[in-house]
Amino acid sequence: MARKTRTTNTPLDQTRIIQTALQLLDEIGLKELSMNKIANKLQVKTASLYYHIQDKDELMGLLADRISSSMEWPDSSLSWREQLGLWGESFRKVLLSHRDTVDLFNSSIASGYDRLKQVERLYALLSSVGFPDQQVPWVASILKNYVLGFVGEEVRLRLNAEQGAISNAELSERYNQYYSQLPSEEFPTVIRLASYTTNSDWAKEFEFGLNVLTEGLAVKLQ
Amino acid sequence: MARKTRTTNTPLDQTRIIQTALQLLDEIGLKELSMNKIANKLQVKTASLYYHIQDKDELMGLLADRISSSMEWPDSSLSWREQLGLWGESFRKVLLSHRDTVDLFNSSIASGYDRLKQVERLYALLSSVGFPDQQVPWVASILKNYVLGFVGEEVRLRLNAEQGAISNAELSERYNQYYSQLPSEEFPTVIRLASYTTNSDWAKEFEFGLNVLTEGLAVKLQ
DNA sequence: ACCTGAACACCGTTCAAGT
DNA sequence: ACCTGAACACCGTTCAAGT
Repeated sequence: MARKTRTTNTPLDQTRIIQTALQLLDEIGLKELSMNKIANKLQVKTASLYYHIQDKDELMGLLADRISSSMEWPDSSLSWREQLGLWGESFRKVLLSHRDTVDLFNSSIASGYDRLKQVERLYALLSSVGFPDQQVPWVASILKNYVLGFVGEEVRLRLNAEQGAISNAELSERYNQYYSQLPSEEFPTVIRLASYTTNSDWAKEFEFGLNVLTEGLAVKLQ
Repeated sequence: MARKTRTTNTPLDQTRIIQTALQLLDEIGLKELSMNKIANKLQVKTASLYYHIQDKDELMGLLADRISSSMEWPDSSLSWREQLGLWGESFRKVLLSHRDTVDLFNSSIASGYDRLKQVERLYALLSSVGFPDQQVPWVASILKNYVLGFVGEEVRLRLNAEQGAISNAELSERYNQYYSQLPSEEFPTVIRLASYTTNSDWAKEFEFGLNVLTEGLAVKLQ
């Protein structure tokens, strides 16, 4: 048997597990990310992970926390509209910095220190702007969900676009799937707008939506 | 061996599989829903399912489609604000009618006939209201994501509430988890608003958010 | 204190074979 | 045409045992 050339093993710990898991996440995606594969990459038996971590759920939470720790925050001297705009861009950027982050954020419930810190900052911002206490969590939730939802869809559609178009051609196939011979008059608007659903300027669309929210919030603030 | 009392097996087909899967979903939740368990409930071997269905992903898509088929649509004679309000309530109601629907909708990409039909109707509504073609898919996406995000959080928090409170007591534990001795001054706003993050009137909060969106959209329509 | 061997109870999917 | 037996390549998790 060949002796394994193993450069003196650094001892395992949470940080190293998280690091490796994050790297692997970007290589293979969330669906393929398994405890076995993480252990393998660390040149360690799977069971070893469980000495440093409770279970996969906890690890996912730590991953999400680690990712959200790199959020950048807008200068509080700016206007609240500008701050919200920059916050949104920053959050979106963080979510796009790794693969499948939206699913990761949605799956892990327990928020660690870093995610709580994000909440704290957003709450503080909204509170200082003048939203009544009861509405602050509501508004924060709206904003967070907007970004998560948007980026989730952005990533999905970008992937589809790479794999070669969901547009008109495939669209007409899709409803024949269920009802053998559907009149195309069933989906006039979808068909008419098909060209707009595919490629687009994501940054611009993101800004549009965030602006809708901001305008709506401004009304509430009056 | 006891003879199994099996009331003359109805032949398997997609509809029956979907029906059973949906039932099982409500009993055990999406995470526990497996091909094996579905087959079991149908008194059939797991492999049999694959004669009627391509894979689990397809089944999840069919499930989501089936669920969204029970959407009710507002009368088109109403004002657009009223229509959007009713649409939102209807969508939320549909999502709350089964367990883990938000995860289900987020996981299944391919939309079948019924989900496409929902898109068509929403597009048509927005288009008739006066949104320019390019913005119609954007606005539809914002609205859809709002409802999905809201209900997702609603379900998560309701579950936490049942299992006994995430409030102040446990909160202070949570950041000690990462930094051994955190001054509670790190999260003043979160702590101050803790009572508002827990229990609340969900319907009212939902309406609030939808109203923010509507107001923002009204600005865009001018 | 830290890691492993071995086992447990599962997954989703395929495919030749039976009826 | 419809279903199954048997196998494949995986999962996450536990726990007594080794060092």
